[in-house]
Amino acid sequence: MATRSTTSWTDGDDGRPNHDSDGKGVNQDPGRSGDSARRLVEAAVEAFAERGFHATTTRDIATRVGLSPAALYVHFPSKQALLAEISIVGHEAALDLIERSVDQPGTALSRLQAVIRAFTAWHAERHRVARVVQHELEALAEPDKRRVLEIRRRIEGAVEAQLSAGNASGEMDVPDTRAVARALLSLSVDVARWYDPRGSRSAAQIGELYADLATRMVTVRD
Amino acid sequence: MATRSTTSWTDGDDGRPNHDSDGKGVNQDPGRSGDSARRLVEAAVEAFAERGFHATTTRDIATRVGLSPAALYVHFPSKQALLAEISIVGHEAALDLIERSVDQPGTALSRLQAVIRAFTAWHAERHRVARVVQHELEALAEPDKRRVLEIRRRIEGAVEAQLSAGNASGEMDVPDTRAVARALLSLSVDVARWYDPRGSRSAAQIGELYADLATRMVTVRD
DNA sequence: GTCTATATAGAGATAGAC
DNA sequence: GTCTATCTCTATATAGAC
Repeated sequence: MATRSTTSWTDGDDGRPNHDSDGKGVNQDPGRSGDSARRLVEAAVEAFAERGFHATTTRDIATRVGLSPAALYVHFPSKQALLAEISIVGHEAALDLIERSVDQPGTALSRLQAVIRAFTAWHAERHRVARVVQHELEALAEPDKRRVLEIRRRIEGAVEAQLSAGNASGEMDVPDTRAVARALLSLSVDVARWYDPRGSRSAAQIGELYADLATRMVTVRD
Repeated sequence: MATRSTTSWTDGDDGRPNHDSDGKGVNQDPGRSGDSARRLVEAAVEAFAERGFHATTTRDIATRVGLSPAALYVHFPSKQALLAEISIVGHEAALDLIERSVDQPGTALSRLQAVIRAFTAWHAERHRVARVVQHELEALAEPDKRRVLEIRRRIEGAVEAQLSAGNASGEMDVPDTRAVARALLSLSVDVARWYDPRGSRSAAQIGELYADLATRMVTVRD
């Protein structure tokens, strides 16, 4: 089982280590800074996102960090544990994002917009982590899989609740809240599959566009 | 390289063989009917969809069909070739679907609705093939990958063309046709990831819902 | 075209020195 | 905590009989 004591790898842009994240002064050699456990997770995120969990070798992960294949097992008991660490922390980050958006003041519509904006931008900005989170569910082992599925249910529930609230207030016109909630999340989630940071639209812009599309999908017409 | 001479496996519901597809009379034992090549493809679709290309063993595929591991190599030169067969035929089927919808008479909006309806329903109805088509791109080898990417460009182009036409005719109000075309396809495609035939909504119903959501997304308001 | 048997390679993981 | 060396298992693919 992974430690999950350090969740700092969820910060930063997609696996690149933050400068000075340990508060010990300027890093002379950013490529070799930070503790090995964190850097192994970062390397695993990159590798799993690029090639998938099963196509990635422990050797590949260790080599990316500049360690021998055996060094990985000092920090993680197995390749599976590395995946579990990534998937669980990633899911928790996504849920946290949703819940913070939902807790904000405003109308059901403005909260839904905030959710879609943030959730979509996260799936673009952190597309490597998000790809692992969304595409390697099947590779998870119990009891991690169960834990992750529960988080996913809460995410869907939070979105559906906004649609129901919007229907009740008259702002929205959503006949099938369950199916539309799933569609909205599906739309955001799939950004992680195709997003390329070299593209012409930023993560924030895509979040903005998707919040607008969501608004059109759920609001009353004429 | 795979033969691609028989594309009959794209018919039927998700890998279950058609009765009497060879015109030789009633099959006494449907589970063991049909030629081995086709049944291997069907088994590979199931396995790749469930567990992914890399997590699937040739042994697993052959066993599902009731053959020895070695028998697979009589019909396909490699596991890669099996994937290529599935991916290419699947992509061609999806493109065909789009082009047939686009060629129909009507307005840009009605054609877009037809595209989304058909494309979405296909990703639900044939979710196993679609999952392989959409999630195993990275596992493809050249030159198959190049060929498939070209098909994907044509699909995106066809949808974007409808949005541009709709803007021109005044039916639609789509500021960023490129991004919205990608979003619409992304929405449809992702159905293959989560669709479960045991769910309460049929493939056709989801297609209908998504055509409606698409309409709301692109049409002029007020 | 199918089988049994096997070659070959590469994977995940461990042992034990430093 | 990291290394080198290696164990063990399993995967893809082939050989050759039937």
